[in-house]
Amino acid sequence: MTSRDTAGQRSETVRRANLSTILHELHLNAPLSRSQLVARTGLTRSAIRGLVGELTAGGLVIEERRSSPGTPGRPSPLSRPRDDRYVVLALEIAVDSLAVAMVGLGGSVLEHVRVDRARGHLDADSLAGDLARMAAPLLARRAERSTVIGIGLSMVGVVRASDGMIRSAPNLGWQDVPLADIVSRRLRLDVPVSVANDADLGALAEHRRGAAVGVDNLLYVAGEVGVGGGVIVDGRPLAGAGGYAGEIGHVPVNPAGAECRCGSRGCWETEVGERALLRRAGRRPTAGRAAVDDVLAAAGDGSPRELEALAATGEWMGIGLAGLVNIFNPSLIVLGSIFGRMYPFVSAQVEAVLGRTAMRAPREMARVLPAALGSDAPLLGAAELAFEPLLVDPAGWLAPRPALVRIAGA
Amino acid sequence: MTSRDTAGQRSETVRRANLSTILHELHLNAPLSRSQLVARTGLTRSAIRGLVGELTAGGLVIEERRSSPGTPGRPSPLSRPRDDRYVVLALEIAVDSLAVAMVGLGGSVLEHVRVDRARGHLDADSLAGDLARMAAPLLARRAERSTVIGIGLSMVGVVRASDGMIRSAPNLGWQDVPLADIVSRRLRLDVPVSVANDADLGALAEHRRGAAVGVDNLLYVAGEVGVGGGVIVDGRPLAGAGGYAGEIGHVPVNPAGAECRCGSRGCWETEVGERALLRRAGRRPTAGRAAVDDVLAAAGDGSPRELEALAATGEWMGIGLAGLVNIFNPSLIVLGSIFGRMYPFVSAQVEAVLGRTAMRAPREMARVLPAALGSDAPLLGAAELAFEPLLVDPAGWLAPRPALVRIAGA
DNA sequence: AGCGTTTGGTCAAGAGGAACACAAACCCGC
DNA sequence: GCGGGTTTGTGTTCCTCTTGACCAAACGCT
Repeated sequence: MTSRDTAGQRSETVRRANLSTILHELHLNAPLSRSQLVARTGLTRSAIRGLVGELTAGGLVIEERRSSPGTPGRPSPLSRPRDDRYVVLALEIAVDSLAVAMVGLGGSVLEHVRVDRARGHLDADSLAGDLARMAAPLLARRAERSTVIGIGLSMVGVVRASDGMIRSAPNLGWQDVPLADIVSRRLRLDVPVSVANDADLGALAEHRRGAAVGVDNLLYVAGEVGVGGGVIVDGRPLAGAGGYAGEIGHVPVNPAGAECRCGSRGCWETEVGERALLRRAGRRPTAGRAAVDDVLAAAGDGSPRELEALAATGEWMGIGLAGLVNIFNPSLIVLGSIFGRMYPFVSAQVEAVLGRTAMRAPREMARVLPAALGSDAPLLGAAELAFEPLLVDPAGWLAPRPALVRIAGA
Repeated sequence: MTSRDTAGQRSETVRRANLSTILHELHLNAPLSRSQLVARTGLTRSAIRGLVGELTAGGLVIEERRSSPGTPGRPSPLSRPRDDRYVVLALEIAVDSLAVAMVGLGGSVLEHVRVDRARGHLDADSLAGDLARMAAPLLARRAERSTVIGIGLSMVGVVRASDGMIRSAPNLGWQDVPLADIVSRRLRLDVPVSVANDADLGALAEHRRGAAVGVDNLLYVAGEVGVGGGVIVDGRPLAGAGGYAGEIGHVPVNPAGAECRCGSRGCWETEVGERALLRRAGRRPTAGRAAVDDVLAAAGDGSPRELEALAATGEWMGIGLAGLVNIFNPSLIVLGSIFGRMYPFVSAQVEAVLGRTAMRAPREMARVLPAALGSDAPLLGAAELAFEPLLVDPAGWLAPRPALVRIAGA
C-alpha cells in the first residue's frame, strides 16, 4: 500500500527495472528460455529479445541452444547467468566456525571452505585476518577469470545496516566494532563489504533458495547459544530503522526467568537456547555443540531424560512462536540450525502449544518446517546480499560495448 | 532489497507512477506549488506541468494563483486536491462508539458523527444498519456535488484483508462474520468496502497525518479492553500473509499470568489492558471507560493507589514494548487511546524498563510519543484506506476529456 | 514432404519524460 | 516607475523504451 517509490520515473527507469527483473529471474530460476521469460514477466518477445541481448552482450548472461526441444515450434534458446564473469566473496563468522565461499551469479557455489574455531572471545582484527587467509587461495584461483564485485559477511551479532558496525556480539565480547571497515582493510579488495546479521541472511537464503521459495511472508528462527530471527515481509527482508530488527531471542517471555546475556531477564533465548536445553538435560550449559549432539543422539535412542528436556524446550518454543505468529502472521516458519535439528523431537509440543496459544486466524495459515539449507544458509545469504547491487541495477555492470561513434550534427 | 515489483514495466507504467506520486504528495502536503513538486519529485518542470495539468483537467486537482508570493521570480500556482469531487465514507466500529465521516481527497473531514454505544454483544447486521442510518444524511447532503468512491471501515477485531471477513471480535462475540459484505448490502453504494483492524488503521493515520509523519518505521499501540498494534515498515503497513499481523496484545509475556479472552494465558493484554489497570486500582475490571477516566483523574490528583496501579501497568508496558523494540527496531512508538492517556503517568516506568530490558542498539533509536490524532485515528485511517486505489492509480478516475477525433490514415 | 505451431528478427509507431530556448511575472534598488 | 535579476510557466524537439505487426526460421506430426 501507500509505498510509492516516490521518485520521478522516466523511461530509463523502465529499462533498469526490466533488466533487473530479468536478471533476478535468471539468478533464481536459471535456466529459462526466452519464451519462459516472456510468460513470467509479461513483456513482449521484442522486449525480452532486446533485454536478454543486452545482458548477453554485457557478459552477464549466456544463451545456448536447447539440446532437446521436444515441443513443436521453433526452439527458444536457454538463458542462464554466467557464473564465471562476476562473483562475490561470502564470509561468515559463526559461533563455532568461520566460512568462506566464492559464489557466482546464479548462486553457484564455486568454492567453499569452513573451519572450526574455538568458542570464546577473539578480537575482530585477528578474525578478519583468518578470513583473509582462508579467502586468499580462492581469490588467487579466480583472479584472471572472474571479477569479485562485492563481499558479503554474515555475523553473529547485532549489525548496523548502514555501515556494517557490530553494535554488539555477546559470543565474541564485542561492542561497537566497525567490522566492515576492518574486513575491507584486511582483504584489500576494492569492493563494497556488506555485513548483516546471520539470522537475517539465513532468512534471505531460505527465501530465495531454500524451504521458503515462493513464500512471501516468513519467519526464520535459528540459533545456538544466542537465538536470532529473520523476517521476510511481502518478499522483502525486515530491517527496521537501523537494521536491527528481528532480535526475537530477546523478547521477554518469562519475567520469573533467568538472567540473559543481554542484561535483561527471561528472554526467549534463556528458555529455548542451547544452554537451556543442556541445563534441562543435565549437561553443563556451556558444554557447547558436541553436548547438544549428544543430547539429540540420546533422545534419538529414546532416553527419557533427554526427551523430557526437549519436550520442555519445545513448550517454550511454542510459546515464543505463538507470539511471533500473532505479530507477523507468516505463512511459514522455518526452523534453522539447532531448532531444525531439534524439530523432529519437539514438533508435537510446538504444534500443541501453538494450537492453544496463538490466535486462530494467523495460526491456521502458519506452517512450520525445518530449514532446507542447513548450516550454510547464512553464508549463502551473505552471497545474495553481496549480489544485490548487481541484481537491482545490472546496467552498471554491463561490459562496455564498442563505442558508437556519433558524428556531431550529421 | 530483493523486492522488484516483478512485472514488466512500460512507459505507461511510468506515467501512472508519476501521476500517483504527485497526487500522493498533494494528498498529504497540500497545497504545493508546481516548483515545490519539481523539488520533491525530481521531475522536470515540463513533466510536472503535464502531469498536474492532467490531474487538473481530470477534476482531481485545482490550481490557483498564490495570493502573496513574497519571493522573487515568477509566481508558481498552488495545487491542491479537490475535496468536493471524490470523497470516501469512513466508518468505525469501536468498543464504545460508532463513527461515520465523509472525507475528501486531501484528507479534509467534511462531516463527522460519532455516537456512543453500550458495550456488549450485538450482531453485525444491526450494527451495519446503525452505520447506514448515521451515514444517510451525510450522503444525502453530498449527493449532487460529490462522488463516493469507496468505503473504509475500521473494526475492533481480527480482519482478513482479502475480503473483509471478521475472523474474531471478542468485544462483540463475533466469529467469521463477513462484515464487508454486510455493510456493502446495507449501504447500497456500489463501491468497494475495505475493512481493516482499528490499530492497523490508527497506525496508518498517525503515519500520514499524525505524530509519525515522515517516520518510516513505527509501531502504534492502542487499545481499551483489547490491545492492538499497527506497524509501519519502510513506509508500508505490515499486513502479514492474511492481514492479521500486529496482534501484539496477544504476545505471551507472563506464563504465570491470567487467562486471556483469546483462550491463551498471560498475554500482554492481560497485564496492560484496561481491565488490568482497573483491577490494580481496586475498581471492577469490567467497569469500562468511565472507570478508567476516574482512575486517571484520581492519579492526576496525586492519589497513591491509582498512581501505583499506573506504575505497575507501566512496568508491563515497558516489558512488552522492549520485546517489540527488539523485534521491529522502530524509530518511533506511538501510544494511542488508553496508552496515550496513561502516558504522562507511566512514562518514567516505561523508559526505565525499556532501558534495562530492550537491547541497546534498537533502544537508542526508539522514541516514544503519545498519539496526535486522538480517538479519531482509526476513522481517519479508514478514509486513507478507502482512498488508496485512487492514490495508487489516479488514471482510472480522471474525468474523461473531450474525445480526440482521430482521422484514420490522415 | 508438407502443414501447423511456436518463436526469433526487424522495423515502424506510440508514449512519455528530458533538455532547451523563450516568455512571463515577481522583487529590488535607484 | 523603470530597468535588472531571478524564478517559473510554456512550447518544441529530442531521446529512450516498449509495443505491435509482419515475415522468416525451426521444430513436431502426419
